Amino acid sequence: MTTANTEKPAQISREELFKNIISHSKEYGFVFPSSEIYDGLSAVYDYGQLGVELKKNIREYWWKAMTQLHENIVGIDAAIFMHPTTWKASGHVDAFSDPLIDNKDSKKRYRADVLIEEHVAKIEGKIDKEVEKAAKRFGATFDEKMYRTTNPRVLEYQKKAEEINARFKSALEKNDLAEVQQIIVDCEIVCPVSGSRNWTDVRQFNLMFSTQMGSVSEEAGTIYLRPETAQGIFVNFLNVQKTGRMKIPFGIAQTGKAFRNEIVARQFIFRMREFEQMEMQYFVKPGEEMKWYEFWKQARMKWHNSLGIAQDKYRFHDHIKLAHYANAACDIEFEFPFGFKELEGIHSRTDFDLKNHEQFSGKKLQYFDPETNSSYVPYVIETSIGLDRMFLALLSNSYKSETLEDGTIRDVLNLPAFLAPVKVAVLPLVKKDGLPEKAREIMDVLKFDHLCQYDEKDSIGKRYRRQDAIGTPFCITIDHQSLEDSTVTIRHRDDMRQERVSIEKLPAIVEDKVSMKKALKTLTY
RNA sequence: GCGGAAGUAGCUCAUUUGGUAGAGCAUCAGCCUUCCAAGCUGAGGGUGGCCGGUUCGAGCCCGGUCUUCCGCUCCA
Repeated sequence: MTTANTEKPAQISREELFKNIISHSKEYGFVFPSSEIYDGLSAVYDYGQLGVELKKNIREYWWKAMTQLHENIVGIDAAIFMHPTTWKASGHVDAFSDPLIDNKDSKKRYRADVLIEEHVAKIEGKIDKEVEKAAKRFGATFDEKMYRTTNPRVLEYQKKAEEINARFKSALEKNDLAEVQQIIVDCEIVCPVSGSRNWTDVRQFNLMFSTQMGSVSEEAGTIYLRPETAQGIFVNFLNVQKTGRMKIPFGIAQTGKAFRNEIVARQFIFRMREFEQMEMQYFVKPGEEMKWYEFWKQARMKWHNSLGIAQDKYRFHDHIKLAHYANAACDIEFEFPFGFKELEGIHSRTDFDLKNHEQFSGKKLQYFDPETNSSYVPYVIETSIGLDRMFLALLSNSYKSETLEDGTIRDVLNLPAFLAPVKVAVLPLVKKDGLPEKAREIMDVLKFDHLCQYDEKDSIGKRYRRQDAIGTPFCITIDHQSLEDSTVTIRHRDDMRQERVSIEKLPAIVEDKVSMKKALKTLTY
């Protein structure tokens, strides 16, 4: 556009904002593309020196909110490797072992097995039509059984259908995808949308990453990298309930890595192949699940609100179409730079998981309720938040490129102080006159409580800006007056205001400003 | 997976038709000593994503490949 508004700088687009956030993340050591020197690995990212701190702080805040503030919620750390049967019981093995095929013209993707089954059904339909016609023709004397076993046309159709079924079955058994595709070609199956036979190869899509355990490469040696942490909680339900003397309702919390072989992984750390979940499974009495579902919806939203992010950045999204195991489900969505997207899921999972694990393991996964003097399989309310998504939510919400009154630009991360990677920067005003020594003394006191940075390079203003860019909430500046009366200034990141305080009181003041305690106290349940 | 675009220093980007690879910021060392970036001097940093082809000569042209972004598709 040549007629661009030259007076006001154009509002940067959301895409540009997102790009800036990604650049900023890399430039200051929050997030790097994985294996970058080898051109990166698709949809995998590494957390850098500041990213790891921010991520750790978010995790800790979630963990404390869940376990420390709820007497009836305890944490575990289950292994990433789990017995393969776990994933049969959970439904993950069957849910995503489908052979997929694309039509090149319509660009539609189909399950190859469904295409073939539909084709067979069509042939069988033809048989029924023949039978119907014959029945009309012969009237009361019609012997359907006889007709089906003797009529040449019917027999031909039947033979065809059986042949296809047999071929398909054997192809599946041999896991021969080329043969599956050949069946589609031979049957002259067309795409319902484009009507063409222009098919891609058949590909097996596996959601779960697998690997081998032990040196024997038999089928039993194949194990999966968990696609969700929840199952580690379910298989430990009895262990925790018994050893922790837990009474229903109670919860088990867990944070940890999960792995999904996404078809399309995009949008930076929003959808990664390796990611970290923070999940809590809450076991309740059957019939009380909706009460607790509502409770956790509110409780989780309260947690988000305690981070000081504007309420209109969040919304609930109720699931209309429910997964087979759920009787209620919703997402907490956050307005990322690329729109409202799922940040956390709250699901009423019924007794689906525990019941299936009972069935597959043969172990009784029930709770004895002394009140009713009976046992039951508890219902489960799940809260599941993506740690990486929360990280991105905080980052995209706090990244600002401000234009100050004097026209200069200030990049700042308005992170909640208790989550900031670096809590305090200790800065001697100048690099002489004993100020660095004094600053070091202060550093040596504060470093036992908080992650601090010492910086004496460049002008003081430049150092403030550097700290702003990584979200450090407070800068302590040691000046000449400090040597005389043992006071320093604390400079606030968000409004650049400064206050003078005595060095003696510094530890208490800083602790009060960066402690998680205040935020946790707002989470009254 | 399909279509489109892109890949040059840590970041943002230049390099008019093919002819020795640059800037700003950042980083480091020194000077200056100053409470809100951009003072001075100097330095380091690039096999132009990778592989191949055309050419006397390729960052630029061609092919392949990898990665990223946008749209579609998929997302138990």
